[in-house]
Amino acid sequence: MTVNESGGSPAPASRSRRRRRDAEENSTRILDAARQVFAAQGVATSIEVVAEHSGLGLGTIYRHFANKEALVNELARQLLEAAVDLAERHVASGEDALRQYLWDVAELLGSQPGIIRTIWNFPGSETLTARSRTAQAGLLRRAQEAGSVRGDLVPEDVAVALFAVTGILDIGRAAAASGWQRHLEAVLIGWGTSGPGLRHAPLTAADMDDIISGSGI
Amino acid sequence: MTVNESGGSPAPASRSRRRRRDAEENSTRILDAARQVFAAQGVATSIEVVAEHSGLGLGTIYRHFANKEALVNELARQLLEAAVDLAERHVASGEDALRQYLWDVAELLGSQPGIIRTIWNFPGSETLTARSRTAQAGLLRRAQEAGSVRGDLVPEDVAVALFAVTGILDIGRAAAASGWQRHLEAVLIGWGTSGPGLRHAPLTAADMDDIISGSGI
DNA sequence: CAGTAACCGGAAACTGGTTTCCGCTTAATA
DNA sequence: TATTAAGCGGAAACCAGTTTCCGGTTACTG
Repeated sequence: MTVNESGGSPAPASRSRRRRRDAEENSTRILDAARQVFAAQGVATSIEVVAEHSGLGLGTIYRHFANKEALVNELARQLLEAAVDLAERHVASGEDALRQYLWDVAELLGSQPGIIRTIWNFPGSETLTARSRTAQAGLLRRAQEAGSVRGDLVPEDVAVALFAVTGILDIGRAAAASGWQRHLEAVLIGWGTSGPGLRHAPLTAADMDDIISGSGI
Repeated sequence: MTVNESGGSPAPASRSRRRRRDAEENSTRILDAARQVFAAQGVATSIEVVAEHSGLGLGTIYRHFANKEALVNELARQLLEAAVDLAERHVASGEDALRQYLWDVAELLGSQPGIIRTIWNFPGSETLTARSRTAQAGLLRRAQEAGSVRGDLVPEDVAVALFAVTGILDIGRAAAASGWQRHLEAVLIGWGTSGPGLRHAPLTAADMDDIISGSGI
């Protein structure tokens, strides 16, 4: 598990007492349990199951998260954040790391099936997705400079490739792993500089905005 | 709308009276309404909305379909069947139609977002998925013979590509169209005979069996 | 046209999960 | 150690669908 961070509850007003240590820990206990349960059985699983799995009471969950949606969103936030960190780290490396980035994110996303569906579109995701796009653009430019991918690719192409991976991951658990790898491999060859040009126009930034802020079905 | 067919209710026992014409028609009315509603708002939409949209009563829906799941399954069945027909028609043409097939299915699936998630895995899908795989294998072999794709591709690669398309379609509605086209274009180049070989092993038939019969999440 | 089985509608019962509530417990502070 | 705000558990209220039921209709058949 690579994802983790802060808690779910709002920080206590600076004055007054400090947050109890058990409460602090329970926050992460809940998130961990939720991550596992949702990864294994899907987000449709009831909160009660999460409670059992975490060894805490139902009421406790609701003390830490306003409602189920808030819990799921926090998980999505953390996952997306981890993905963005990854991207930025690869950009910072200065290397031509587009390929490695794709592999790493795919792996990361694969660790959390059941949540991936929601990460592109939860309230407050805008900041993170913006960072993600910037980083992806950086990785792409670098790869283009290095001559490993064609010049007419745009950052949106990278995002779309991730959507595609999501689709593969979302279907079969165990067997899916080798599936996305080989698929991405083909995509990367297709993105190479040697092949014929791509005839279909890429998504525009505006399309992308539309996608990541449309009221997801 | 390319999808359509029979009704949802079991045919009447040969003896006794014939099925009333209005009932017959209502069956398809319900399916059509469900298709539209689910495509527009997702399968999570309540049956009541479908009833309203079809202009029929709630009870009528349940007279035609045992429960919501049965209704959704029937939609999935019809969609998958349309996809299989497509594949078989392309095989029968005798041409090198792999690319055209991919375009056509993607378009078909795109007409029914909200249902696509379920088509690989509903009770009774085995027969259809088997046909689908046979047809895809045929299309692939033909393409390989024509020299338009490399020889080491397997039918599972085609299926995985469709999973990928599903992921793209599933995310943004309006903007998604151009997305999958350009993505598939890259994949096809990657599948071409000129590029470097694919290093990652493909899914096996066994993997695929596992995927399309695992208790979906 | 009369008879009747099939069909329709929608109110009411049911279901399973979410969310609230509050008496009891416990960690922090002095 | 006494005090107390914060936190906990889980029973019960609530809610949004789903599904059942049955009195009233309507299309077939003779």
